[in-house]
Order: sequence, then C-alpha cells, then structure tokens
Amino acid sequence: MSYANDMSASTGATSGDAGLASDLRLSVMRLRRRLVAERHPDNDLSIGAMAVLGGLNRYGDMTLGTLAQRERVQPPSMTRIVNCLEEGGHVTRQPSETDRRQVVVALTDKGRKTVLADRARRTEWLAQRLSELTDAERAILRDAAPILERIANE
Amino acid sequence: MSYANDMSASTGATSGDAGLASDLRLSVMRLRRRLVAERHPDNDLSIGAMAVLGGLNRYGDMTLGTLAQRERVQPPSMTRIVNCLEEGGHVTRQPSETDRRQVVVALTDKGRKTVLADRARRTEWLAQRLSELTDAERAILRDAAPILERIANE
DNA sequence: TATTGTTATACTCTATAACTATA
DNA sequence: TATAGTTATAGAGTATAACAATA
Repeated sequence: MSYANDMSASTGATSGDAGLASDLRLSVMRLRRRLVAERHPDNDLSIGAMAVLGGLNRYGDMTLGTLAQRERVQPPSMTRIVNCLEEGGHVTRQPSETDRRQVVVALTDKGRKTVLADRARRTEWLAQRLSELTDAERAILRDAAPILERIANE
Repeated sequence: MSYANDMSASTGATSGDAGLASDLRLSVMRLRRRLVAERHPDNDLSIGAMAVLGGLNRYGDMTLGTLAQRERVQPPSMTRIVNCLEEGGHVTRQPSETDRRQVVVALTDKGRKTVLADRARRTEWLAQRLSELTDAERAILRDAAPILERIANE
C-alpha cells in the first residue's frame, strides 16, 4: 500500500478514484444526516416508510420480500415498516393468490395521497437548497442522481 | 398545492427541482445504507468515528464542540464517539489552555495511521463501483461531490 | 448566568435467530 | 426440505434532559 500521492490530508482536496470515493462517501453521509434532521416534524412516517410508499406509487404493488430487496433491508425490517404503514392505513396486506406465503403490499388511496402530499414537504428543505444553486450546479446533480442510484442498487 | 405536472408516479423519471430533490434524497439514503453495509468487517470503528478522524487529520485538532458541529451531531453523541476513539488510542483529550471547559481532541500517531490505512479500505467498495463507471460519469460525480458537501454543511 | 462537555436514559432503525405457514 | 414472512431479541447510533465544571 502506498499513500505517497495522497495529498488530501494537507490540501483538503483529493484526486483520483480513492479521493473521489472518500469525498463522495463523506458527502453522502453528512447529507443523509442533514436530510433526516430536516424531516418535517408533523410527518409521523419514517424516511424509510416514505421511501416504501414512493416505491409502491412508482412501481406498483409489490410483495414484502421484493420491497425488502428494493430498499436493501432485511425482511424483518420491512415487516416493521409495513406494519407501521398498515396501521396508518397507507397500505394493505394481502396474501398472494399464486403463492400464499407471499404478502402483497398495496397502496391505499390514503397512502397515495400521502405520497403526493408529503413529497413536496419532505423535499422542501432540499429543494430550497437546490434552488439556491446555479443552473449548472443543478444540472450536475441531475446527472449525478441516477448514477448514485445505480451505484446504490448494484 | 398542485401536482398536475408531476409525472414521476407513472414514468419513473422526474423533472424540476421537486423531482430532483426527491430523486437525490432517495439516492443518498440508499447509497448511505449500502456504504454502511459494505463497511469492512475488521474495522472496529464506526463510520462516524472514522469521519471524525478524517476531519482531525484534514483540519487539525478541534474542540469537541466544534467536532460535533462539523459532523452535525449533538455534543453527547460526539462525547461517545470521542470516548471510543480515545479508548482505542486514536485521539487524546486535553483541556483547552484558554478555556478549561473546552476539550481539545487531537489525533495521535496511531490515529493518523488509522486514517491513512483505513481510507483506502473504507472506500474500497465505492472505489470499485466508481472504477466501473465511464470517465464521463466519474467526472459528473467529481463535480457533484463538493456540491453535495456544500448542501450538507449549509 | 451562560456555556462546554458529560452522564443517564430512551428512542429509532436495523440486524440475526428462531419460528410458523405454505410450497 | 426450502421459502416467505413474522416474532423475539439485541445492537448501533442518535437524541433530550439533567448535571458538573468553568467562564
């Protein structure tokens, strides 16, 4: 292992893939914490739960297992999230017709409304920050978002 | 509130700031979870602890309060992180000479070594993913990282 | 009195292991 | 026997509230 060319310690700027990975990792961690902190207080659903609603709204009804895979959590974690959503009346659980071990999670009208109403609210803080950027900077992030998504889903 | 122009539900592609904010937020959340999951098993320091070491290495010794502000955590959380780092011999605590309420956290030689040695290891997974991108995609992320960082620190 | 950091405590989210039911 | 999901339990990381030491 050689760190002879790693100048990040002294300059604060990194170069190369290792530096980019380091910068990106820290940025993602900090931004995520900030996003969690900025969650609107009168939204009683966790960010994970809202992501599930968003996924159901975007891609349609899914089994619990598929949801767990998509959100990169273990099945028990998804069970908890779906419990919470079901209690709130945002989704329904139905045994699959083809395989009764599977549970199909479906968005209710209330859930759909929540997705739409909360989307603006949840992204309010970030959208505000984005609106303060230049067009060029926004364009960079618009290009970057799907790449980040792809990396996360790999 | 109007969502008449919001096509994301049916197309999977969003446009405008609200859509970008939504996409970016989800990407950041998923990527962060993935990064946490990919943490190297023989690294006993949490990602938060490593971020603190990285900050000290990059910007020099800091008080506990400054570290807490920089990492966007509350002081008790930073106390815990610093406890862990001190027990591991990665940092030292010293009362500030000018204000003895303050605690100056300083990187030890071992801590510095840990930063350097772990940086490559911690970013290994992400660097691997980055290496699979095209030059253009990497360039986008290189441009995006500081913007994300800036947003997170605002 | 106000501020810096610590201690005590609790909450959120997640995971693993053991279990139930279906296949 | 294998798979989908649930229940029970534990761990990591964070927060708020109350406190001690210093300014």
